[in-house]
Amino acid sequence: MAARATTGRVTRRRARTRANLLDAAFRVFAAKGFGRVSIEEVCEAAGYSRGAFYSNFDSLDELFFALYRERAELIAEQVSGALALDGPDLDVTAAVDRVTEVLLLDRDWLLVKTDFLVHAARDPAVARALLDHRARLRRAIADRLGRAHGHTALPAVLGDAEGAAHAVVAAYDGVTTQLLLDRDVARARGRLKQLLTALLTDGSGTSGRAGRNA
Amino acid sequence: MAARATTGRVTRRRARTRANLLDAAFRVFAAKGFGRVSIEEVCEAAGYSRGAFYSNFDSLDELFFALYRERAELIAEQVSGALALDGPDLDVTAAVDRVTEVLLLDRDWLLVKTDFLVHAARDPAVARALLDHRARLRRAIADRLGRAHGHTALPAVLGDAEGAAHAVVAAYDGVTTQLLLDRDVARARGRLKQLLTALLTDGSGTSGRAGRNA
DNA sequence: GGCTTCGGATACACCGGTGTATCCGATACA
DNA sequence: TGTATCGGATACACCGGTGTATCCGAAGCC
Repeated sequence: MAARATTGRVTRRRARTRANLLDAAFRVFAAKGFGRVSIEEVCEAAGYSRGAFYSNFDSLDELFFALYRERAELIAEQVSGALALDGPDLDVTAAVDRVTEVLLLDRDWLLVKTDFLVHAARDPAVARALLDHRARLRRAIADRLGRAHGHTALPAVLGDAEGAAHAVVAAYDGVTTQLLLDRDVARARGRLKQLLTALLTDGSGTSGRAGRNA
Repeated sequence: MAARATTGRVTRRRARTRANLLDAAFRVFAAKGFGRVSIEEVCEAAGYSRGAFYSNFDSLDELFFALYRERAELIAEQVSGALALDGPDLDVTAAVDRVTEVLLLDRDWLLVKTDFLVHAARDPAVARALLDHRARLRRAIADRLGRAHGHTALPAVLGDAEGAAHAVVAAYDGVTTQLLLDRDVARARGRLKQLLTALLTDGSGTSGRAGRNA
């Protein structure tokens, strides 16, 4: 049991090393991929020995899960923040820009996230956690979409706001996949904008080209 | 060098065992994921010993690459076939249905494909192969889209047919991601239809609900 | 059908990671 | 500041996979 009551005694140092391990793990996982990483590598990257690891985690899997959980939480907050940033309405494109900034910037996160997806696809318990996270993101998006409802009517094909949110997430995932391969962030951002405007506006609305450049 | 000129002598048996190894590898990779699979497991699943493996492949990586290449080729043919199936025009939705049937049916393939994506994301050489494959698929889609141009005008936001093909692939990838997690093929198929109609028709065109049901 | 050549099996030595048990030193509280 | 306690380091035994070298049997050619 690596879990410990916070009422422990030396908890300060412990928290720091745990954080350091997670941090190092992120780097190592991003670089080599979960499944090609040994406990020892993580420890070496963090500057600790294996004793420290086993004192804080039971297995690489547990660490990976904790790592994803932590970062996903962070991302979710950033996205929610970026979505809630402007006033009660304003154009969608501005929000899209900000969110894109958060979501497509860090290749390392994309890599780790995809690793986690692969992992989750084979473990229902892990999958549920990931699905929860995604549902939270969708909720935030649906809310934001609802607020902008006055300005641009959503295409009927997508159904309600929840359906539209699903579409948005799918667009993001799709663009991410391509980005992982061609590493062209600028292009990915352009494509995401294109996709989202195509999805969220009623076609006739924003007819001009939306980001074929860069 | 596992590669051999086909002018060899005993090539018959050899080809069969190679095929058997690839087949078994597909099953094992789908079940456990590349990176959690040992050479020995593949051999056991195929009913051969390690000697057979090393006689046909140099490493697990090489086998994985060959495996992906083979299956991707198959898929590409199927998709092209499904796209070319109907006459010079006809409605897009029919084609979408057929392609969806091919692409979203086999969860095992989705798993292996995603594993390969993760693998490619960290190896430029592998990435290029995958990018090539994707480009081929896009080409087929763009061609098909071009043929249907008379019936439904593409939304201007996506740019030319190539841009639209990009969007289609992204939609597919996005839906795939969700499908890997919730394992709901029917829903995924519905979502893909929704997305594609939203992307490919001009919004005002097909206003009715397009597959919110199973 | 005999012989040659090739494919695959077996055996072996090596290596790297794992997990645990034990020990030392740092930390927080009195 | 002393001391009990906790965190992390070190050491060790174990296990499983890898790769290679050697051998046997089967497939193809005459």
